[in-house]
Amino acid sequence: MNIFALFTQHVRTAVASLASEGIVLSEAALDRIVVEAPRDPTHGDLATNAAMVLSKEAGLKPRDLAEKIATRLAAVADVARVDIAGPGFINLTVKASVWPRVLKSAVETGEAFGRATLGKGTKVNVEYVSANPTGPMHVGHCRGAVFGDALANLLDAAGFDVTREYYINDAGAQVQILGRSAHLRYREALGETISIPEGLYPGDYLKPVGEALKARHGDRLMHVPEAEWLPICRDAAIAAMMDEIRGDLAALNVRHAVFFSERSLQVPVDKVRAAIESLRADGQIYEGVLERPKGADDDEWEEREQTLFRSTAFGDDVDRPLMKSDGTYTYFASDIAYHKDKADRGFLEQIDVWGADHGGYVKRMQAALKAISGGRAALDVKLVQLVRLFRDGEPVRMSKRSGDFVTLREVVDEVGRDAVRFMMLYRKNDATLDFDLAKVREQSKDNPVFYVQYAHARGRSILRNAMAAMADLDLSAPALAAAPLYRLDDPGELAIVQRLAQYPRLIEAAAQAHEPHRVAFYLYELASDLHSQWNRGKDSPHLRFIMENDRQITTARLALVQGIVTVLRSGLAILGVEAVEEMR
RNA sequence: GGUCCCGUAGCUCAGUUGGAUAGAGCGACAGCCUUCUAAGCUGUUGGUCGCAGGUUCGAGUCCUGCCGGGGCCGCCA
Repeated sequence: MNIFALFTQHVRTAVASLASEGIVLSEAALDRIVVEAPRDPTHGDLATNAAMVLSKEAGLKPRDLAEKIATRLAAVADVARVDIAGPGFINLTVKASVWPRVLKSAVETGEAFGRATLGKGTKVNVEYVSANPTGPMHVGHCRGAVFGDALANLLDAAGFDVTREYYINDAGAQVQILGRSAHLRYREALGETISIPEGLYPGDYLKPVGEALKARHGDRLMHVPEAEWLPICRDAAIAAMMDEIRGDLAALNVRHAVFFSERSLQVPVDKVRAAIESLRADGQIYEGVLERPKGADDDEWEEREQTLFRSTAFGDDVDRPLMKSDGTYTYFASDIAYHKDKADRGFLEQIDVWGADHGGYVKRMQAALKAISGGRAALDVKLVQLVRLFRDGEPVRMSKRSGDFVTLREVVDEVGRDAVRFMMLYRKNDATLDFDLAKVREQSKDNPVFYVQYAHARGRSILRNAMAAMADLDLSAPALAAAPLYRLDDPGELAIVQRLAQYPRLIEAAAQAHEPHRVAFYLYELASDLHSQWNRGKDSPHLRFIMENDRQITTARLALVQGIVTVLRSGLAILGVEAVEEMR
């Protein structure tokens, strides 16, 4: 039960009936009507801006129009009271009987309580991580991985048909270098003493690849030309690196449904060429010369004619090259073909999660998708900002010397998956994040991960203790749903029910905005509600959840606890954080 | 030079996508354990929402221009 959806419908019905009085209403204006919980509780339970957004078209003063709407809303069964306030807000106080119904539905529905139909089954593709398969993942990849995964969970909860995708950059010069580096390790495995020249990957993680190549091919790859050994070494290295990456992701509980190979865009069929030709046919491709960029005016620059995409026609700042001077495609060209492929697979809503250093790439990619899909498909790019690692307030040094970086696995091993995930999501994606390895392991209220998990554990503990204290209690969902919930009349209890009532709406709003952090903040507040109410029971024993002399109130309060536990569990599932039974 | 992100309490950050008197946590100060996990809770303190205009019933939120911090800027991915 989504109380906001319910009352939005009531308001729309009330407003629609005004048309019979000759009052002008447009669908566009109706869509701007929102029903929300006012910040100030003295303004009632729900407030709507209906009169204010409709007044101009209707040709009435907001407060006069509010009067007309209010009269009709007052007749709605669930409404106890209607007030008009400020510039034309309509404040609704709902009947006390509404809140028990909300809690009842939360208890009955279980974790599906927050699920929304907002997405209407629309196909959405979320592409995230997409780290180059040239080495293990480092902490920098971590935030994008967690963010993308949680966003996908969120969209799924909001009723979208979500596909999680990873784009493997296995076609560029990087993987050629990887192949050469692997060949060097292969020679090393054969007993040669090697030195790794500048420009190749020096990391030890390629040693096992060299060993594997030796085991498989003996010394044969020593005696064939590079054109023969390079693809073999390259593919073996990519496969090994992708295994490694999949393992790293699994440690974070991140799983993609599709791993899409960049090379598959060129072999066996050249889809990149097809994409370019498609754009050319639309007149979006030309041969031209780019202006020298103002900032980077070093001596390196030379004017050259190249194949350009007219991205300026779609909102980009300059046109973008598609071919390198050696005749191969730029990364951008591949990316156009890739996003076209996604559109061809039916993904008209695409979301890419990138690191902030790719910010300059957003406009051209959006321009390209718009052009290549004839405006049918849209791309939202979520940029995740930098993560700065700290330990006890001191920055953790990350040397630029190759091989000396903090890997994702090290961080997960040290602080745990749940802490990493929650902290990465406890911030807007476009704000930089300070991550303190010591702090996230603290078991105190200063640590939001702990605080929220503790709330869940505490709720579960209350339910267990209730069973122990009153052995014949029935804590099944139907039994709790049937409890006399109207007896939850303490302000603290009502506040919790109202918080729970906001959850379905929160999921919709967060999904619409592509902002999973809102879920994390909501859970923190809900956790705080539970901790508060629990402590009120210390000062005021009649507010304790378990009242052995009153079975009725006890079941009602346990239903409330169950509602909290359910929503915490549901929200944590979206964040990909475990809802623990007890803290240890 | 262009472009993107950020600027809110001493610190770290939210702000329901334009709503009413801007909120949390930390810090500081004062309290709460014979009791369902004190691993917690309550109260007090704290603001020129970077600056200046504009849009309108109404701006922390949208637009323009500045200031400050960061990212990126043809043949890297």
